[in-house]
Amino acid sequence: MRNTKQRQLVLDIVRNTDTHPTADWVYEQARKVMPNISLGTVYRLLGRLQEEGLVVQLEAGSRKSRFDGQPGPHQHIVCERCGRIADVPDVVDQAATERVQQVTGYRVSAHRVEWFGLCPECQDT
Amino acid sequence: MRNTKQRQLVLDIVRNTDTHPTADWVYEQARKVMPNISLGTVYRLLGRLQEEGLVVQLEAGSRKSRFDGQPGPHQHIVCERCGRIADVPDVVDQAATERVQQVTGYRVSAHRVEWFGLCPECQDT
DNA sequence: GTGAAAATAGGAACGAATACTATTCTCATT
DNA sequence: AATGAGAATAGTATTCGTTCCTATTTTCAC
Repeated sequence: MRNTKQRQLVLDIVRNTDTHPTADWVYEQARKVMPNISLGTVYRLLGRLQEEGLVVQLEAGSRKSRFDGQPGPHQHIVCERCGRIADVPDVVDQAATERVQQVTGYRVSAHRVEWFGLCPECQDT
Repeated sequence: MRNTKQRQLVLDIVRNTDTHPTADWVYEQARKVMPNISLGTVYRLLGRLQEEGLVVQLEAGSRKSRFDGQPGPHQHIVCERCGRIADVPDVVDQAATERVQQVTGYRVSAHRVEWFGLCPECQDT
């Protein structure tokens, strides 16, 4: 990977904020310094930086929503190879919730846990 | 809310599967029974059913990815009013991970916890 | 400096989801 | 059972985040 001005700039922007920015926010910031950087470049760089572990992409899953007709307090695990989703019991208890409220100052109303791994069938292949 | 044929059908489909389907999968299934049901109707009904608590929508968050330039093992909490994201320590430990592997048969490689609530500022207003 | 490979800018394309609107359907009331 | 008001739908257009494409520019090993 080559060390371009654009790459430096994007990495700089994303490292010097704690606002967990969106791609287009990064793009806006970048344009203040380099007015004709392209949005595609920002996306490509963010993806590349993520592969290198310098950046973490949140909500990176597929963009399609999925629906569960059996509501109730359970969580999910997604197979990283075939995409199969299974139900998982909730491992987050009241004590954990209170700890999070203490640390963040947020008033917690819900949580969601997603697990990732290989489903039994994909482990065999 | 009126009890339309389309509503019955969509609820039926989503309740009689455990595959956590996408909206367009539900749409395909629905068309087998009612060939000119519209995709917009499926989306609207799924949204409505979710509001009523009959269906849970996974990955419902905003469609925009967000990026974190300080990678490392931490999780996030999102303010439900203003969207502000803050970091949260990980409450999932090794024992929980092993429990999930036992129950599901998946080999777990990662997990993500998202918390939702009100940030300190939004609690005051 | 030179050249080949990699990266970029700009714009087109894609796809999931939503918005719009004329028409149809539901259901409380009679 | 008939009526009518308003809620829901079908079909289509549109939005918007993201990815793809390609001619041009830039980087860097030599």
